[in-house]
Amino acid sequence: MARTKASEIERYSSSDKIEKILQGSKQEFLAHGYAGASMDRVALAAGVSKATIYSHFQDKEGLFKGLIEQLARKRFELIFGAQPLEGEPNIVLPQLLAKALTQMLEDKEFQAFQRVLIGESARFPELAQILFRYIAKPGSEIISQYLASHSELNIPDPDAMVWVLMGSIVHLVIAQEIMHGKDILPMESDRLINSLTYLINQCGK
Amino acid sequence: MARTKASEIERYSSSDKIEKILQGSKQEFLAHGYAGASMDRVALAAGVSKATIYSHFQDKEGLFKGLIEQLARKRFELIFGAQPLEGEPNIVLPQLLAKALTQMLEDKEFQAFQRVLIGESARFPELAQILFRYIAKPGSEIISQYLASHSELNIPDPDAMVWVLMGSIVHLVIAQEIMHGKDILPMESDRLINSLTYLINQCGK
DNA sequence: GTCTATAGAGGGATAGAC
DNA sequence: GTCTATCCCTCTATAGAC
Repeated sequence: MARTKASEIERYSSSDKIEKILQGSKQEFLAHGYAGASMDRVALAAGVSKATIYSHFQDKEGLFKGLIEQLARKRFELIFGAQPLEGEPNIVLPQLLAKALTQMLEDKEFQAFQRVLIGESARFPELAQILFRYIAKPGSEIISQYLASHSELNIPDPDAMVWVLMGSIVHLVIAQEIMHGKDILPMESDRLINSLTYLINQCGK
Repeated sequence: MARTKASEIERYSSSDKIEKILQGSKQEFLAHGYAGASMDRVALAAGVSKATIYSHFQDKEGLFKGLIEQLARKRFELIFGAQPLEGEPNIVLPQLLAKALTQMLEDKEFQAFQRVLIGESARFPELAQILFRYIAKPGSEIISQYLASHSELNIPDPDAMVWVLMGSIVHLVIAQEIMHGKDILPMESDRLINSLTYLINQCGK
């Protein structure tokens, strides 16, 4: 099957054409979504012919899945690049939240990735689930265990608290940047981080 | 202009064809997004000919905008149907959060609406902003003023706290239902509501 | 392996009859 | 106002030359 072959070739990087195609398809799919993307424009952006694309990927759907999987893998590696969670909660947690939020607010490619993943989650549920399997779940487990291991924080339900923290900052990115809500209902990230930090501190009192 | 005419006719409901077209377009656009929607299928679902659609709406884009505006107006009325926020915070706030979350978790049409709004927020930023202008902003102001007026709650930044509350429950809906994350990283709504309630209570101590 | 050229289907939009 | 029939374009995907 073409998709399988493409994945293997790409993993061992025996062809640069595959990488050019994925780069071109990234531009196209992240800008226009799945249905709005054109294979002609992918070929143009990648600098190859359409037939070359179809020799490496089964069809438009296979290319889209290949791209999303590659992008998810890259994000996964970014998470792993983070240092393990250690130290004083009063310092570590605000820093972690602020860093995660700032990075998401600045990273336009991540925002486009998130937009497409949500927008196509009816057509491709399994692709949306990749985000949870490889990024949200590992990340939330690390934070949850950190919260649970620091009993002085006195957090009754660490797993649920992670959803509060994660939800607050992810939703801010979706609302302010992805949906362009900052012009209508603005909120500074510092104020959100400060409030979350304050809430955590209040638990230990 | 056809779109203006359509809006006026629809507002004074002088034609039932318009309503049928909007109904048909709702099925189509909410299921497939803007680019994935077909005007042929809209006509089929609405039970009218394609030419009739184009006699009431300028083009595909005008129909899409008309639909989104109508849906936003309906949601706006749902918000206004809610009783004003009064009473004991320990009772009112958990009830409000639980009711809002439950309604969003059960309302598949709202989830599809939200999915399309996010998915098309690059192509139609002004449509995504409707959600904040007519739903999120009025709602958040009511809650923020309620939090601020109850000084015994001792909340340092009510506006930011609203983002925590709103973000936590909206993100849960996006993650669990819209993106189908509940199979990978489940979270019961009760636990989230309980944690949010607990956090608010801790502020007053 | 990669290209050009094209097939074949379906898209949005409209002309003209009624 | 609404329909049928159709235009023209872009789309995905492939055949065949090199």
